[in-house]
Amino acid sequence: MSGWLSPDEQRSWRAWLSASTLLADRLNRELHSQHGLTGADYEILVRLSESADRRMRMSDLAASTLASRSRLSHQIDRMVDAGLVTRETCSEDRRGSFAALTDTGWDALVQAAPDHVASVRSHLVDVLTPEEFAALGRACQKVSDRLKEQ
Amino acid sequence: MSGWLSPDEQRSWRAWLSASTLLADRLNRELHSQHGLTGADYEILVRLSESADRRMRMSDLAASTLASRSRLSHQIDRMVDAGLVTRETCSEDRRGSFAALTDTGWDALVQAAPDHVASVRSHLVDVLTPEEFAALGRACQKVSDRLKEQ
DNA sequence: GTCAAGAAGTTCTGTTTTCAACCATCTCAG
DNA sequence: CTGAGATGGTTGAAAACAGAACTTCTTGAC
Repeated sequence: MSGWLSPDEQRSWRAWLSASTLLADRLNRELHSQHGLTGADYEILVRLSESADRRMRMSDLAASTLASRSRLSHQIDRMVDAGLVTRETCSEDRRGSFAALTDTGWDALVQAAPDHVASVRSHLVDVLTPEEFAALGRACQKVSDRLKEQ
Repeated sequence: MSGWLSPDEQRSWRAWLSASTLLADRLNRELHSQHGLTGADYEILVRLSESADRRMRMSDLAASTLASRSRLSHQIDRMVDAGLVTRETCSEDRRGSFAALTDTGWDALVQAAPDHVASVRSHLVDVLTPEEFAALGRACQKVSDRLKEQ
């Protein structure tokens, strides 16, 4: 609880900062150069592909991808233009709308996923021992849970 | 080396994604609401404050903050407008220039640092045991080193 | 019923980021 | 020397983002 960070803590903190930005950057770059998709595109395709009927309400999608409503709305605009998703109106709640995966979007995901997973492996998973990676996962889970609940 | 992620790996990977975006987001938000600084502003102030003469060459600063040259240049424009830094010409290499901390910039950092460190503690360091945090740091260091060398 | 309060999405405005083009300077082979 | 190529940095236009304002619809109290 002391006011400053110790040298060790400082190192750990900076390593975290560096790893998180470099990794995100590298993965997005590879995804984009190999498949023309941004990280945000990809994440949305994944969520939709895992949903019933391959579609989700905008606000659920925003919550699950940690994006603001505004950002998601623009994002979906672009993906509609690219043919990856469509908007569907919601009959139960006429304010609402769905984003739904198109066949093109599904195909794009199927194309990209193996390469993306390989990237994640080569830059993260395989750099660590299984124990290290599991411990990293548990620590991140704690941090993430804490941030969500507050 | 198998092509897919196991359920456990998947969980760890998503925990990482979630923790890294939520944490960055939260820290930037607190920094901005408490002190009117963006995360990028803050990081630059820190680097400059730690440098000899409280100034750095643009390209060194870009490398150390993991930003593109272009982004840094725009960023420094804004910080010059805000009075936090100034540009200084470089006499050894007349193509080059320095970004140098102003007194205002120094003061802004001194004001912000304790709160920022407290945020880092409360959302990351104190959420984990010292061992967990140290392990996290070591793992991140490995990942980051690997990404830098390739 | 009706109206206030709130929720779902979109849109608007201003800011930040990216990418490519650009200028100036330096380096060094010939 | 000289000029080709590399390096340091800036610029401008287009894309992406955040936050607030706005529209439409739903809900619940009365």
